Amino acid sequence: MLSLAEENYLKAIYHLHHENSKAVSTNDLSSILETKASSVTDMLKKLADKNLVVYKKYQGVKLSKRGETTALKVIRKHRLWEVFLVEKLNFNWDEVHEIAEQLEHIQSERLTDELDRFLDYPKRDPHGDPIPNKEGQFAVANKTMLSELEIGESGVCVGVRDSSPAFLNYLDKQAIALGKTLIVKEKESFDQSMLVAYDNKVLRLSEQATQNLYIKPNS
Amino acid sequence: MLSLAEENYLKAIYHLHHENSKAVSTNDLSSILETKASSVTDMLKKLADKNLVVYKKYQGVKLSKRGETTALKVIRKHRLWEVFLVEKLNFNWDEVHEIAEQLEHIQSERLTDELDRFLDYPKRDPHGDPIPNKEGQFAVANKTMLSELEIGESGVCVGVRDSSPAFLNYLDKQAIALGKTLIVKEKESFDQSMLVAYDNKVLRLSEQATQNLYIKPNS
DNA sequence: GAAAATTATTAGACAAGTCTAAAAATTTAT
DNA sequence: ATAAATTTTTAGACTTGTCTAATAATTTTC
Repeated sequence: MLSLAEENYLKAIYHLHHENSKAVSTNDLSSILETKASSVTDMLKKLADKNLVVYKKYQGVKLSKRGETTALKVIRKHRLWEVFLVEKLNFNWDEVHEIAEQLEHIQSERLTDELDRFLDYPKRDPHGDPIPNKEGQFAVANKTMLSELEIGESGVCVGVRDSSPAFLNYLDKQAIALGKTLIVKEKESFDQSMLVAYDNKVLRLSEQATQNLYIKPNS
Repeated sequence: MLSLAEENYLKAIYHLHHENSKAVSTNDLSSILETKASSVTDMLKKLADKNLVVYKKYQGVKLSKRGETTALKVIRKHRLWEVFLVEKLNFNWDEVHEIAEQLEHIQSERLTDELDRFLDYPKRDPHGDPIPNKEGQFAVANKTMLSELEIGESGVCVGVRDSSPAFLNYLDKQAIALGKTLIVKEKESFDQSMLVAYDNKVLRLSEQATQNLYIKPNS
């Protein structure tokens, strides 16, 4: 059985690997996990001994098959609990991360599966991220960043890349939520900002914003 | 913020204190917590430094006001999660303890209170134990052990003293559940066993059993 | 392609929570 | 009321996960 720290390392390696799909560096891990690089090295050795990661000194690290399975189980739990918190306990999507960080470490396969059933087998968490099933499988969505759309193109909001409370709160204030259809009206080459129409509004979104909103393009 | 170990010590002290209402001994704690007596002494010093317990060497320990409040918060969470597991996630009353032992340490007052609301402010957990409210208050039930009833007396099953899976399972097999009315038909002075009627059955219960079933007597 | 800058690892230390073994205090028994 | 038994505490050590400081490897720059 893995410790809380071990699970967090596996999860962080998984996320970093799926962002830039190459071996994960010690420094990147240390900054995500808010520890010193030396602590990361220590832990990577331990995880390598347990065959959860493939690690070669100075070469970065990636998950083994076993490590990936484990990471996906933790991610599954995290996202299921987020759904629970939003759907059943009145939490807003910007309030659930911290609590899910704790709940994701509860050990009981039965609990996870019953929760999944209770929530009616949700496919995505409140931020639009896919929820792996019991076998670790999940559907990869057809999506692009809003910043990739051209003028005149439209699509449905399906997720966020940055799920910090700050960004989610900003979206709430603009009444941008998952499921909304956006149409690109203008793109400003000076600062890459965009004029976007939705509901009955037109709004300017900064590059910062457009690069953190996932859109399922309309064909 | 308290560590998991600290919370578990406070909870154990609380339970032991309310069983025999005198200062709790190092050995009793060590056997409940499955640690060595020396570890208990170490921890009691730490808890005393934090003003969570009143501890004098060789004299046993009891909770301070602050320690009791903290213990009650943990117990509140434990029992609310047990209700959740049974009412919403299809768990049986003999399957919830271990998982609740993990869930009780999740830190978020908002979570606890939303869970309480979601469950519609339950007053008792699946074993009949009272659930403290936000302020740590709970109703003490009017109850006796089944073994205390005389022949001809009856009452409603309202709780268990031993909530081990073994005992709960045994009760399930006999179809004894909370809410059932029992009538004492005979008491055997040889072994203190009892003949008890309920539903349309008559059943012999050992002293072991009658001393672990709480009954609310019919006046 | 060597010097400089960056990144990563090693060595040694520390806090939390536990342990074993030995010593001290308390309780029980005679 | 003293000896024996039990309970509790102390002393010192170990593990996990972290840290700082120093060293080593790799990458970047000129």
